Amino acid sequence: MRVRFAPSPTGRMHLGSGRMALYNYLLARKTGGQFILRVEDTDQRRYVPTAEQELYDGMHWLGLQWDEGPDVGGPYGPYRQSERKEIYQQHAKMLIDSGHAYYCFCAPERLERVRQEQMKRKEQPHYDGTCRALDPAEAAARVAAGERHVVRFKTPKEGTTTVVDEIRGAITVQNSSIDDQIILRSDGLGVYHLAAMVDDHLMKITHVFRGSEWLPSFPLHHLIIRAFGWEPPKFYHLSVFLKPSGKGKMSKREAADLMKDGFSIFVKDFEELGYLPEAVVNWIVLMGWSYDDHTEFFTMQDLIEKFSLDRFNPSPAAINFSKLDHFNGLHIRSLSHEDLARRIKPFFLKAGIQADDARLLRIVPLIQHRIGTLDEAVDMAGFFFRDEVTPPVEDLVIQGLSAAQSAQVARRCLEVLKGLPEINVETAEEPMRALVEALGLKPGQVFGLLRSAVTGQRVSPPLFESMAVIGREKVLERIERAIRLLEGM
RNA sequence: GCCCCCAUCGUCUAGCGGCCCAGGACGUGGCCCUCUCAAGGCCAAAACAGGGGUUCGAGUCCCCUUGGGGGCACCA
Repeated sequence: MRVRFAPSPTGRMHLGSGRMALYNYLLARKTGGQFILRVEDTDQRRYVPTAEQELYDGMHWLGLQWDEGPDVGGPYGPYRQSERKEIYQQHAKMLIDSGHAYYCFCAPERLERVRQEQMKRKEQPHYDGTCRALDPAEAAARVAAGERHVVRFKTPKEGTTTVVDEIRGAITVQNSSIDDQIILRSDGLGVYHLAAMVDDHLMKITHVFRGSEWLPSFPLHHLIIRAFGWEPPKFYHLSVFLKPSGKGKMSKREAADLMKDGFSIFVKDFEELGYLPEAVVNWIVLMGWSYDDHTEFFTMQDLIEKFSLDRFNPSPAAINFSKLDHFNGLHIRSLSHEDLARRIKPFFLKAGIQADDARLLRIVPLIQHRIGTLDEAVDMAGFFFRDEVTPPVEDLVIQGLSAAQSAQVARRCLEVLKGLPEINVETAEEPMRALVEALGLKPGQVFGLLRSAVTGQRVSPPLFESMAVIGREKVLERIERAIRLLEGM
């Protein structure tokens, strides 16, 4: 089994591309086949220089390795369409010689005019067939004389064509509705209709995954393949992703708004937003594919084992970011402490916090169940690495008590803690709870004060576990400071 | 305008004629746990777009309507 992911480097790599690449990858790995990366860069005007690198980065980040491609080579190269110009020209010539295609000398301006008139008459715009009737020998002579030309595919004008999409079943269209499309441009480069069909055949592709936007031209592609006398690969047209509301595709403006909320539709953005590639993979694989009626958590290994071709859903899927958050939490919690420590470290560094590995490893168990994205680790646990913390004074005042009274409570706590040779859950929790009771207060009141004093935050990992990591000296120091703050009120 | 595709809870989906007064998940609400916040556990509300057929029987098959998506380039 040979599959291919064939993006055109015309912009940023979005989630839909990621899913497409993922399905190809899974199928190849599951069956022991090859996964080919082919760059469809035949349109030089739309080419974006940075796009190809972003593509590589995005796929690497998702964990998708390809077996053949522009950068790694392979037996069926070149894998960049701009380097296969001669191949398309040869194949266009083959179709002309067999009577399946013809030279066309029509000026684009005239064609545009014809299109306008057809639309005015409420017809489907199509080529009017001027050059289709040309004598082949005469046309060849004009080409030889250097006249500017393109090559068009000659579609049958009668009858019907039936193609099979493996997800949807048979689709039959009237041949009269299939236009004589240009398959070779005047600059000699093949257009998609020719180039992709030729490459898929030459590269021995057995299963094609592509977007459902290709469905309307699917019959044309079938005709082209048959004109060469080839057996077509199996086609799977994947539905598009809709915006979260479910109404329409994501626009540029909406994509920008998304970024403000900590989301994106571009694969490369998810890393710095604090998402795990495992979570993104788990999330997108389930948009249009399912395993059964209840299993949703998958690692890449699971997917390689369980991926199948008969469980695609043909309807468009709206992107659901809260589900991504859910999967991210699930995968964060399934990571080993070492692994999680390694992954959150860059976020501390980016926040200007030099997080040492030993301490990082100690705090990971305290935050693993409390963060939804990796960047949240900094907010949750940054205080562990700071020399001192400055809680807002009002956070130190116990609800229902005055500042002075709160300071008194803090003093009593300090006394108890000072009497301990070490502060951790085993040594401190019991005496502190006893103190709380003796004071006639609730645990939440006293522990809240201490939490603010020691961590500088209202929300933190559990108090005594946190104190243990911070260390006795620093804990006492921070409580003393809190008392001074309260007394200064 | 014409052509093609799609249609189950708000969202992702299971369902391939009787197992379905429709199952799972996210989200939402409630309860439990609890030093904060989470995580976890339990419970709840929430859908077969509408109308015709076919059939003993339809969410499942067919047709129409409606809604949504895509396409109609010397772009992919």
